[in-house]
Amino acid sequence: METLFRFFAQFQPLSTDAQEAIREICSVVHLKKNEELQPIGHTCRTIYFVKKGIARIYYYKDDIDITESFSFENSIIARVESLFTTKPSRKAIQIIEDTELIAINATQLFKLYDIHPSIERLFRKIFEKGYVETVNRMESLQFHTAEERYSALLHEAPDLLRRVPLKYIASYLGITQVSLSRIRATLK
Amino acid sequence: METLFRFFAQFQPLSTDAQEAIREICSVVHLKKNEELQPIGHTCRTIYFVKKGIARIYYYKDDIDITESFSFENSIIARVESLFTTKPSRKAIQIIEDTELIAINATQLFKLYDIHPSIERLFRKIFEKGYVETVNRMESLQFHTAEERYSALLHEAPDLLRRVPLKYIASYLGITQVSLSRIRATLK
DNA sequence: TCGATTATTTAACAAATGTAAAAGGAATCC
DNA sequence: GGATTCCTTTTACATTTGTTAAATAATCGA
Repeated sequence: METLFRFFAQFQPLSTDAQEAIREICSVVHLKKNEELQPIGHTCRTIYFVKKGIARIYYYKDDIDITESFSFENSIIARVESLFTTKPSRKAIQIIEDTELIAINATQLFKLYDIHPSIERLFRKIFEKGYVETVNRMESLQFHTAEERYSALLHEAPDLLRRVPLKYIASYLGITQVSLSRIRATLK
Repeated sequence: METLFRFFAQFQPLSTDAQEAIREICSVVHLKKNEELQPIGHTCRTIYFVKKGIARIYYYKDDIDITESFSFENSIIARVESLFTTKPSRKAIQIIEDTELIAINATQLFKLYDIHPSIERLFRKIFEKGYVETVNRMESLQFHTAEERYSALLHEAPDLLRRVPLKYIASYLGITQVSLSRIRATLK
């Protein structure tokens, strides 16, 4: 749990009271490779912190599995389009490596916002950062070539390439696996 | 200015005090078609509310003009990747139709967060909504075909098609203008 | 209103990516 | 350790999209 609070401290200092309040709505979850953390059709009411391992958000488009995002150690994972709208999500969360997560009950968390403004501020900043990352990712999808996107990934997140099967990475980059293989072949 | 507070009220009720505090850091801006609201290389420290007209955020990739997003009446426009990181933006804001904007000084706004938690909450919710919209847009760019993206736009925002030149819409959809013309021809 | 400029479409060809199927490798499970 | 399954690459061909240039169409300013 200390990892979580070290992560929080990067964004916003918290009083002991506030920390204690958060601790009470958290639980530790262990999951193994390929297990499903949250299913499709379920409304997201939990924010997860990945302490160890990797998870991904994915959905189906015409029966094809599309990876929307990956989350590694020391990051937050949540299906925000469901969390912030309270609508069921068309997306699921799946575990890619044996993973240890801390589950934060979002319903209770949002109630804590009224009691501890520092907690509201903390999560505001966490999601502002997520927003910025999404805007940058959108830019990359909107007008970089597939090869540029792959090269950027190789440069910015080599760990991802090592630990995540290529079949998931292809759809994350917005291309097919065959196309990704071709790009990898030309870059050798 | 009342339009702005009606817009805010959809997200979060504000006390008269809080409203007054916001009013003091706002100013009205009138701009004509093709004028530049904020230049490339400038750090975004202003959040704009579009009262009337249309603006767009754009940038250059290899000398080609790319539209990242449009903002219509009754919406917020800001280059969040700069606003939330205080880094200079590679993007600019340009006016597409004669426009009336309300400029909110973000530096002062963020100070108000300490005094009026309701204002922090208001903007938290506004940007949460923007975050969700960006996630949905990313999904559309990641795995819908260009034709699907155009059809969706035609259905969801016909006004955009009527009021915005196609050359801007093409890059917004992540394709060239020639490609957009072809798609339009096949859909006739 | 005319001429000039800007926006949009069309054409022809090149390049990138998708699809389907097969082959080769790697990992996994009794 | 061998069979099985899953992952990745390769091939061949179809389709989509990009590029460049030219032709139309629409808009704007004097």
